[in-house]
Amino acid sequence: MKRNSFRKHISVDCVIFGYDEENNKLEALLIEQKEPAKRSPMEFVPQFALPGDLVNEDEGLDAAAERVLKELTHVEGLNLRQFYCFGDPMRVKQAKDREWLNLYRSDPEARVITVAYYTLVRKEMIRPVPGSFARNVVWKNTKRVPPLAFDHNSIVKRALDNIRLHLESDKIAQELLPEKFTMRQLQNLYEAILNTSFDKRNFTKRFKKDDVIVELEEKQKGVLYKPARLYTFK
Amino acid sequence: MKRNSFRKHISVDCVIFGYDEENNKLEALLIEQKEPAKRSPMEFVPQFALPGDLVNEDEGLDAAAERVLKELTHVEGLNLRQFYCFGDPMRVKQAKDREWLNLYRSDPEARVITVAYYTLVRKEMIRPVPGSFARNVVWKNTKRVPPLAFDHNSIVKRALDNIRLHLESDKIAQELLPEKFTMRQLQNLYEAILNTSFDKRNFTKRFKKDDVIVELEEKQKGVLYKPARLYTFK
DNA sequence: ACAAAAGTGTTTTAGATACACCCATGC
DNA sequence: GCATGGGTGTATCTAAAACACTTTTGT
Repeated sequence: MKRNSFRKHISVDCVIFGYDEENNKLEALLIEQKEPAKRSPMEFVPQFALPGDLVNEDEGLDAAAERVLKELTHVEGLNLRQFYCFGDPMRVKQAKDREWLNLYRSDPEARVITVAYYTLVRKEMIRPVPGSFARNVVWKNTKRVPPLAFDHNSIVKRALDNIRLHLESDKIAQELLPEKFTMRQLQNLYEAILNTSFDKRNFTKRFKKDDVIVELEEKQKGVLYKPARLYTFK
Repeated sequence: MKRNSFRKHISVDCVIFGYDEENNKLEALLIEQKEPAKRSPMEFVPQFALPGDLVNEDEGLDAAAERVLKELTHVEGLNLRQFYCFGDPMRVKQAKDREWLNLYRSDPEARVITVAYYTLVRKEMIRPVPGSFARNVVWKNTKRVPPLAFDHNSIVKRALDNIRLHLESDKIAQELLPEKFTMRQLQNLYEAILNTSFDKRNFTKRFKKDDVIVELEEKQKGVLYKPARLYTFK
């Protein structure tokens, strides 16, 4: 009992950003809460929420976040970054979240603080599967995130701020582009994440100078217009 | 029992940086662990540590950090910034920390994660008092931080990285200079925090352009050389 | 007059921005 | 030959860096 009380109080939540190269959109992976097998006495209104879970007694925070991510995406080795810890005593006391807590938590009254992580993936690289808590998994455009359970809207917001701040320094782009990519792909990615647009020539110049990418001899194939030169990260 | 288990597992730690204007140094406030009134069976070896405490059941994280800070310094309203959550399951299992845990924790085996905050103060503005856990309180130069309890050395290191990263954007300087200050004072501060040195003329130019400070008509008084113009933050 | 620190301007370099036309390819 | 996106250069502006001498004050 003593040894198990840790597990009630600390969770991790993951903001998994998916880059949709096709449509040049940045999306976030949300789960839709699962209805109980037997209908509970109150109406259960499923909400969207971030994937997350309580941290196990002997588990590191980073490890817990990785576990959550793996359960959902079956992908390992993604670069998860902790960005903030949310601990308002009221964060887990709102009426809208009552029912879910009653259904899924051994101690629904317990105060829970959550350590938040974000990561970025190429949307088409993963086929998320609803885990134990979810009846469904959906991608939502980061520009139009629906109301979420708990304080998850603030978590997403802060995650976005963080990514934008660290895009340059954090080698984020490398996780979101294929091995070989065109300048246009790189530019689209930056524009999607930062929600702006750049001048093509200036953008190219910037990256050719910064020696983080190398020009390949190879060119794009199978496109119905002038094929673009390919680049790769150093 | 159920209701109290939260309090075992989450702490806050504060990295309180003190700017020593006189000697142009950036220091960190550490406590020296207190020996028990009655000597414990094992030898108790006091260590230096960051001020911190367990978070109370109904207390927000920010509020807990403020409480710790207030207890130590009797100063309120300082701008505390959360910067990372440290949660390695082993962080509280090292032999060197065993005795202290036995003495001061109701459940010395409990896993504890800590949410870390930093703040900056003018060193001479506070007269820290040893609280309940401390037999002493000391300022240590950030360039020579001694070995600390738990994982506190990594916490200090990360706090420093964070300050340096956010010095410009976070209006940190405003908390560390008097209402009216000279260019030299501002420059000294920047040099102490970033651990570099700047060209006087370039430094001046930079700040006159950024309109965050305003030139006053007033000048320094009581100095034995040419008195400098005073500035103030907007 | 001397000691001490304040105050100040120009030149160079690098990066950021603005801007428009021709090119290579598949059909 | 046409539609589609690829690829490129120049001019301007702003910010950062390097650099040294004169001024003001108290004693």
